[in-house]
Amino acid sequence: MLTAKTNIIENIPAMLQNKGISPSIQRIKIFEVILKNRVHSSADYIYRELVHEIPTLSKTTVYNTLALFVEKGLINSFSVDSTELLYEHSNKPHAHFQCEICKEIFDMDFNSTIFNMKEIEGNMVNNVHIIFRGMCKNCKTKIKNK
Amino acid sequence: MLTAKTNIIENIPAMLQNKGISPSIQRIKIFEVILKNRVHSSADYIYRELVHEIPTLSKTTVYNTLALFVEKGLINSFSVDSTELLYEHSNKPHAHFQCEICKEIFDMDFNSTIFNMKEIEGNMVNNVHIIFRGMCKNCKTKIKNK
DNA sequence: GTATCTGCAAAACATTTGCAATTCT
DNA sequence: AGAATTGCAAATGTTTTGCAGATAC
Repeated sequence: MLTAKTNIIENIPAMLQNKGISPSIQRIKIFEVILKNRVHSSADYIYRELVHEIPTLSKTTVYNTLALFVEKGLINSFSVDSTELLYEHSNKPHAHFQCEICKEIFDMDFNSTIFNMKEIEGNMVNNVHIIFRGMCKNCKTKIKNK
Repeated sequence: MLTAKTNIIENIPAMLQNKGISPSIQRIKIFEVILKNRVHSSADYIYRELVHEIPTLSKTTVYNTLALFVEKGLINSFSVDSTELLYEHSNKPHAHFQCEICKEIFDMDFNSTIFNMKEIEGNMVNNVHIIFRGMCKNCKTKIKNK
């Protein structure tokens, strides 16, 4: 029996084709990495994850593919105070927490009517990104136990 | 009679000292640029604004100063899907709108209880950043009139 | 005169671009 | 063969780093 997750991953070619993207090996694998790592998939991270499996993979392809995915609306790109763009599957509205100590970025299961806003001050809203920053519970515990 | 704005700008040395930053000419001028341009002050923008007035100014100093300001909590840095970090005076909670067409970033006069959150899923929140993305009213008008 | 601050030059790092090689149909 | 895709190498742009010179107290 298939779990929900493997099920999704086995359907990657179909998911790509649904968005008008022809499913090459590289594209399938890149999207798989993004699906497995809901947050903080950087181009470099994806490259490092895959280069062993696909030794000929180039970063250019990773960048090209990510740009294509964003253009087709398959994934979103965002950045949190950094030089590095991050990518994630554009499924649900975004809420992220970034720890100012360990720099880690966590997905927050957070709902708000803000995500439903379609207009603000006369501007048309396509998507909303909420970023919380502070100290994560892990770092809080570490500091307490010092 | 002083307006509120000139009043603030004349107090820059005091504002810096309040945060434990000694007010050199470069630091005063850099902060002045940030105060005048509430949004989208990039390191490069600040440099270009000041290099005529302070011909010896170097980008290193701009970067050093911005890092110092952020460290002391005088300003916040943020980035919106771009390589370039942006800086603004950390006065009020943030809400930005970025147009996907013209790439411009606008300050939104937007209030939400989310800005008051001090905790989320056990993590300590220091600040909250909300980014709306879509099509700004200017671009909407341009497209309509085509 | 010592600590702080500034700035040049070079390095580092993410991303983009031009173009050639490869793959798919 | 022709079109799409991949990938190397070089360029670009932002930010960081090492260190020397200037400035301030």
